[in-house]
Amino acid sequence: MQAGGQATGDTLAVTVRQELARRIEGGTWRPRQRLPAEPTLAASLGVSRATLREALRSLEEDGFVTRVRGAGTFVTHRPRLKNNLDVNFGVTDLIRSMGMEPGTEGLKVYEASASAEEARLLSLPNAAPVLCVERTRTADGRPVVFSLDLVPAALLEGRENLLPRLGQRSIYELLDRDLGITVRQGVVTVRPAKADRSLAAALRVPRGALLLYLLQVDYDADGRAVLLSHEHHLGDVFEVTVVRRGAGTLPRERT
Amino acid sequence: MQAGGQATGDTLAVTVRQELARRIEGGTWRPRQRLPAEPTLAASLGVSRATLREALRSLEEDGFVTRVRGAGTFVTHRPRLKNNLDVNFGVTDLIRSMGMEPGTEGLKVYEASASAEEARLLSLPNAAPVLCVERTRTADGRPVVFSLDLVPAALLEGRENLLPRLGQRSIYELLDRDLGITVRQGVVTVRPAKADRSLAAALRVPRGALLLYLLQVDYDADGRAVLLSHEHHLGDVFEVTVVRRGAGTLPRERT
DNA sequence: TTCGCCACATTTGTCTGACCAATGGCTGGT
DNA sequence: ACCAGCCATTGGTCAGACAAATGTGGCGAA
Repeated sequence: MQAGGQATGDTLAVTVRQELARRIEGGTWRPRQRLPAEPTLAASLGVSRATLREALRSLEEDGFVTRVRGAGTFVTHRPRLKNNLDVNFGVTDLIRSMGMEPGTEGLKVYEASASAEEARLLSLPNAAPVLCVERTRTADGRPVVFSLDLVPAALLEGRENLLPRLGQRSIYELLDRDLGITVRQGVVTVRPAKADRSLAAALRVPRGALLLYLLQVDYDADGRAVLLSHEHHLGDVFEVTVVRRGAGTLPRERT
Repeated sequence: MQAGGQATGDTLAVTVRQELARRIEGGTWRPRQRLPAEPTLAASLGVSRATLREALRSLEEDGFVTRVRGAGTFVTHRPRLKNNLDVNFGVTDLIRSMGMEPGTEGLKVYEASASAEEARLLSLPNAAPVLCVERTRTADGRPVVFSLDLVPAALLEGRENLLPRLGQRSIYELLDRDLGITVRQGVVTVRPAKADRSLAAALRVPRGALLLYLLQVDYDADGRAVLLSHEHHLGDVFEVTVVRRGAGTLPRERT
């Protein structure tokens, strides 16, 4: 997310955060090193100390720095993460972040009724109509993920002209740009799975191959479930990593 | 983490954050509802607006609230998460958070040499000595996780008397309380796996049963790798969920 | 010399009060 | 009924000050 432009539209504190993150990741400040004192740093960035502190707080929560009262702010060692669920939204981003070229195979778009479980997860009435996007995602031409995405049909009410574009770009992009729906958070459940006949064919692996099954529900800013995805990942191609920051029993640490 | 006491040792802003989170999760403020204005809320909590804002920033980053300039701060719908890697550190917490009673079976503690891969992940020289803790974790008496934890032997230099306690309590607790090492972040890699003979025996499942394999490396505040865990989870008992907050392409959202 | 204690400068945490900018409802006119 | 513009409300930023925790250096006692 903080890749690229610290351009417009954001608050000043966010801009400062991005600048600081850039310096840390770029090696301007190295792990274990102390940052300049807050008043100094604020002045050099041309912002007030309050704004700087807001940025620092954010960085601390994401594990970039550790702050110790009376001592200073120190750069934390942060393991490099290629495919972090925290920052990579959607399969497209995931593939791209691994330095591979995302593609699509065997696209099918159709309308169907949500299963009982799906309706429950999407907070829809039973057998509610949903739009289904079924496709095999490829990385550099090789199949890596088979996904089935469900969008409540009600969301596209009167915008049926968007249907053919469903498979083209990222669904997140379509929701955002064409429907004004921004996905703010999602919950993904991870399970092991085996390739059945159709999965084996789609992913070109032997039947019974080990897969990672991700069941994911995305919510917009109002908390409405807007997207449900069944994803079957090739186990030996993708690894899923998450950072768990926190929070030992003793809040103290030494330098 | 914010379960229980907002007791001592923490900063005031953290305490305020916990109090607000408690009110949101407890239903005092419901989703889509607007919180009192910052000056009002700050006064009612007996803190300055700056401190309150620090707490709000933190809550916003964790997806509890959304703040819109000129409009107000709104409670976000937050899906219920039972076992969230973000907040549950360690298998013990994980089991407890599901409302089950954690236990241990077949504990083995021994010293060994790290494999090449393990040494690399722990940033140790090849074949460096490590302490291994091997055990089957149970929930309400039923085996659910088989774990193998590796701690660099150098960390326990001169504290060999702690060895017998390794299997007793949580390793995180032991590192924290007895060695002054607080785990600040960890990285976990998730993969599908099948039960081989020994895993099948330990977890009392048929050979070939589907498992979730979690390879996890934990780091202390200085970024030193202090713990490596191989964990095999029973696929149909545990689900792993993570929240991905973010960050649509368009930073604006409507109310 | 060595150890321990204390004063002090440094740094983050918190407070106060003020102004700026975006939002959304209200009002008045068409 | 509809629309445009005013305006109170609210979050974002700023400035300056004090409190509390930390680490260091010096001083004195053993």
